[in-house]
Amino acid sequence: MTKRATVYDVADRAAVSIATVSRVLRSPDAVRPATRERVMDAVSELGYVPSGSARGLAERRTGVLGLYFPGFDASEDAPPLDVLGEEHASMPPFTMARDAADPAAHPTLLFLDEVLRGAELEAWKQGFVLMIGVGRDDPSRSTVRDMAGRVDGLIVLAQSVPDDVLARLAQRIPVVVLSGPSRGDDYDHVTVSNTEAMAELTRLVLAQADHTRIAFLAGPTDSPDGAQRWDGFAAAVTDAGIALDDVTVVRGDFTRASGREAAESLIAAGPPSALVAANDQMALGALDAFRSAGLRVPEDVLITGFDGLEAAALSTPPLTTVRQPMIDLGRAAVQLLGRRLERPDAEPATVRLPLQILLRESSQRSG
Amino acid sequence: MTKRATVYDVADRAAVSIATVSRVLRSPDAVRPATRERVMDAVSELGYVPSGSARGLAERRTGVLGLYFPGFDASEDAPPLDVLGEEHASMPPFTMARDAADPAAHPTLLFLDEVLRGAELEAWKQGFVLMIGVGRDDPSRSTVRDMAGRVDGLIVLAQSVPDDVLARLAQRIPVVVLSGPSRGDDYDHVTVSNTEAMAELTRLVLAQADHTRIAFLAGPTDSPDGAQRWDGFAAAVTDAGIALDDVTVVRGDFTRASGREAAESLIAAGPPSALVAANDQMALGALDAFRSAGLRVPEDVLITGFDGLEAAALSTPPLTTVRQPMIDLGRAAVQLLGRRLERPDAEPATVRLPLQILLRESSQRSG
DNA sequence: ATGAAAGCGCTAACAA
DNA sequence: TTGTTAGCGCTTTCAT
Repeated sequence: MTKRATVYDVADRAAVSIATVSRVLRSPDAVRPATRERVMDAVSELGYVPSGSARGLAERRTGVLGLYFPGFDASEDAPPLDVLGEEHASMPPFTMARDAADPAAHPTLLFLDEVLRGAELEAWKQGFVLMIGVGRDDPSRSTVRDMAGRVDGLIVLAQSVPDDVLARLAQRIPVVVLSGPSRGDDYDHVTVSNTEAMAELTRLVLAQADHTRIAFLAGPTDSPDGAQRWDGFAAAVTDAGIALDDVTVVRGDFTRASGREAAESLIAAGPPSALVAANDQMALGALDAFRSAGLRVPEDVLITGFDGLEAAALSTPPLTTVRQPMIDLGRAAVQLLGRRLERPDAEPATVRLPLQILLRESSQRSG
Repeated sequence: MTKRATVYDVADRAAVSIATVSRVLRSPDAVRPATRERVMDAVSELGYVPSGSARGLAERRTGVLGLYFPGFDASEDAPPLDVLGEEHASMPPFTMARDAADPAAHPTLLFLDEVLRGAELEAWKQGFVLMIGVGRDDPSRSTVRDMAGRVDGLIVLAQSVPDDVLARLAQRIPVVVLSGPSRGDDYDHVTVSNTEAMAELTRLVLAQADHTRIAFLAGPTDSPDGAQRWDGFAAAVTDAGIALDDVTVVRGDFTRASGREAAESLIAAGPPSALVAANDQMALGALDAFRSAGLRVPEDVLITGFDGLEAAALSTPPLTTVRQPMIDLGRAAVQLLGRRLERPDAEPATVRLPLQILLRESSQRSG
């Protein structure tokens, strides 16, 4: 790794001006084939790679899009990993464990993995590369601000950035808000039809269950998704002529453990005939609890989830759920960004993606 | 989105020079509190965010690390998604499906999701942001070259970049190769002890199984991981005094379907007493095939996988496997990069991370 | 403690 | 077709 080669080095070597080098790289046809070849050779020989910073500065665009989401995993507290130290060298090549349990990742992370893939795919299709940032509250460093200075556009997951900060960033670059409801702002949005899908799912459950013993397993109060899902549930229940007071509502925090606990409290109070959960992880936890209590699903109680995690397909019985179009969420966000970059003053748009209700055994009394 | 504010705008507004603005942002203590405050106010009022390109150019470092891996999902062929068109607006809010099947993601993708999280975590700890790139063979565009121009260091998954290209990039920035064996190159490497762990796992299986009817389900020939796992298996078998000719070897391509097919061919030829697979997905496919054929696992045949996917914990019976330290792989790669950036001419290092053998029901005759 | 000025490596007019 | 040159927005000596 000698001195990094620049346009000047290449120009010297090819005996042309730096402008010609730049042309060869950006619009090859604008230069005579012979010259082009000389330049290309020089590029190869020097191992020249153009500086993204210099390009970005001159072009006033970076060719990078940013994806920013909250850090759910409390990763700030992750133990330091020292792979370079002495004691590391003496580690055994493997260890052994008899526990069958697998630490399930936070559901939102699984969700984000796929969103990320969709975003990357579409970014690539549009000629961008993707930068990712995870929100961690370190007042002294602002990752999102940092990112905003390096990208042409930013996708943020709802709730991951305080409103005032977001407003400031949006002053500099286009912002797309993912998966949160539009709150009268001017951003472009991508959302799903939580309410409608949950309403329909609830109707399907109501068609089978004993109406007087239906329960809802809600998510944390500050989740917009959770709120919309409750809305859909409530609407369907009301439509069916049931008073909301007659349904039992328990609350969890979207984790499997919280679902299990909530279900245990339900069981203690007399098990419901059907449990509609605000997400898959909690539904799976409830499934555990019901089985432990000797209740059969779906014979004794119906259960539904929401999200469409892989684990929901693998449970016993397989869990009825609603699948999020995660890949498409990522892709749509990038498309919105692309559009806005081209037409900066287009009307703010909200793209609403369809969900897919997956009917499986956990909600089908007949099978 | 008016004109983007620059240092000059801030300087004007605060009635200081641009140098002072820069100082306030980079070393606040070097400037008198009163001045500092004036500048900060101007920054807020203008919504100023420093340009990453300009910074990168002046500082000669970008503060960005790159993570580049191959695109397994044939995503080039993904259908165009048009969320902005007319017909999109008329889409229903949800659809319904009765199929319980869930399209399992490519195993390597799941693997990469976690590596990515580890890399991001460590990058954040070291004050970097992460840029990601996926390899897709488009001769006209070279994403990896592109990335190399924008980052301070690059992590590449083994085999995702041709040797000659990698060599050129490494001339410009430090490169860490992930999960591939070092082939006499000068890069820093992060790997796992595939061979040793597979050997140990095989020993455990041999201790229970009928030695004459053991089979190995290999991965694609061009996979270094697959090759190492075979080496470990072969070593253990040989150590046990068994001739390699006596073991049946079938080959798949790491997918579940290929595992199923391979197992079916085994069954047709007379089922083995134990099947050691080179990865989880194939092992799960084999599990399917054995069950369809009426063979019981582990009573009739033992099965083991490799990777530690969540699906392996959820199968029936749970699959014995070897868990990759995916998070730590990502973290270690970033640490190596950090070290190299600090001490450019340190000795090339290879970090070998321990694997974890997870003993579960599929390989335990006694239970 | 603050300012003036010289780059950093590129792109894109504009000239030739 | 090619070269000259003026920025792009920042950091960092070096003066003051």
